[in-house]
Amino acid sequence: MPQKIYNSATRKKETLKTVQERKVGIYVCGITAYDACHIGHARGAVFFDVVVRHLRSQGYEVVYVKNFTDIDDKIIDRAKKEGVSIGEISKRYIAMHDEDMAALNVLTPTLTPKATEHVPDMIALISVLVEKGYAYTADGDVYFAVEKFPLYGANSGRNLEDMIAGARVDISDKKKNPLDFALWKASKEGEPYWESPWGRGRPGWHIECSAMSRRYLGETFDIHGGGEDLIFPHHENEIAQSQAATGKPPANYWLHNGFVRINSEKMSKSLGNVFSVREILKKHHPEVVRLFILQSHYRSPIDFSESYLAETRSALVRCYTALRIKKEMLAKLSVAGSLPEDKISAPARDYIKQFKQMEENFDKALDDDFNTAGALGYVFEAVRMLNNYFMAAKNASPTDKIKTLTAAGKSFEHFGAVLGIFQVDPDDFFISDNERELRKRDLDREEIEKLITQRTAARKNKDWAKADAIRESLARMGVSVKDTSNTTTWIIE
RNA sequence: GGCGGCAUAGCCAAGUGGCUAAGGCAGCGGUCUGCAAAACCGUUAUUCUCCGGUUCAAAUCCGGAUGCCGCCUCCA
Repeated sequence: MPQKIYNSATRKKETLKTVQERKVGIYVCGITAYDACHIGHARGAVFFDVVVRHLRSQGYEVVYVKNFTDIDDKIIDRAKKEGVSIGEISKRYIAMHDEDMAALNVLTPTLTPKATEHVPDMIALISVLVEKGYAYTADGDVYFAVEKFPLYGANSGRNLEDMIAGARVDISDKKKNPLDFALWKASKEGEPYWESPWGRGRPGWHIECSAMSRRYLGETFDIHGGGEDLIFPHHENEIAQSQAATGKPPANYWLHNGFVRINSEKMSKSLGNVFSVREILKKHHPEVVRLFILQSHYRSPIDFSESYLAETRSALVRCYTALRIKKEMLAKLSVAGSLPEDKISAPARDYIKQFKQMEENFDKALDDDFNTAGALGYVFEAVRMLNNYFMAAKNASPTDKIKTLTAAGKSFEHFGAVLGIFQVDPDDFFISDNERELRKRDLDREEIEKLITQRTAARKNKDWAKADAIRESLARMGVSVKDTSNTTTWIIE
């Protein structure tokens, strides 16, 4: 099935036709390195990570470029405040970003260029725009003249007159049109600068993406992504610059992810409701965060809250519970030794077929504009099938079991590889989940395990009253116990 | 003021013209269990904010109303 993509520029779902056969060039606007990454950054990063993983799993060779903006007003401000160099600020937050992304199991993009390392490319691009008459200089600044580019606004569904009439644009006497934007800014005293044909200065924000995407992916590449707030003006400006310079649109498909909200409100510094990735990861398993993000369609806004993450944790626990049982069952079978050569039964064959079907459905959902929520529906159906098989397979032959469980395992490996979940051993998942939940509730592991031991002893003596009393006190601590034939496991609710 | 998006069960959330409206969380009944938990089976929206319209057929298309949200300023 061909890959469909909702193109923000046309506001339609389109079939992906790549510039080069079976290859995809994708550029995503990365962070400005002046503060820690928040859950909104995580959403974008996780989503595009899945886009890339899925395209690769479908046989595309993907070059994924995600930049760092390491020169910008906000970085300069922060550096001034702390009395350190801008390089120190950007280095710190880029390192932090890399750690957060690694923690979230986000694959490192193919290339992660930094703005400051591409200033000559930007100057060259600006020079072309000046030569062609699309840009003009004013006191050492260079501005892009939006009126010279007739398509301006087309990609974000706006027109110049309406926007000017809106009058929410700031009036600068240097600009000929209030919507003109800076390609190059003359540097003020004490600010970092680069030499340029227009004097000492530094690049504007938009030009860096035009320069870097062109350098690494060419004049026209396949997919350009970012948060939905970048549609205007950032991406509009990028298109104007690139297309004015080369005569070609920079990208064929524009992909934008929706926002993370807090209590149905936009998360923003001014509202003081920003949640950093590191704060969240102290309380939640990274895969819970990924699952939470991927449970909704990427273009819908998602509401972030602790209780939603708790619900997501329950869902992930359900998956890992099944995976753990599968692992145990399979381990026992391996110990049992040789695999008899008798044929697998019809019911087993049917299960295997159904797991395969879930994989196909899963891929199809992602082919349809990266519908991760739809895809997850099939993952959970597969979980139910697996659990169902555990019940049905009580009397199945070892061959049946091995073949079926291995087939199921392959399906889950596929789901996990594409979504970036199910990446840890089930036992390790529960260990780390327990640790995290214990810490959150300030509970003591030894205390719990002592009670479990006491209860096990009571149960051995068939002292049900005592066993139940202990279970009651554990329940009051939020600990739920589960007795199996010879062991007792526990989990924090 | 301009532009755009969304409204599906108690909560979260897919589905965008036609089989029984995915899935998760929560709940309920049954099986299992010493009792539980987990798991399985069953169940929880005759209906998709409301009102009109198009169509043999609409949650899905069109018009209108109401509500919520976003962009237009740095922002993922």
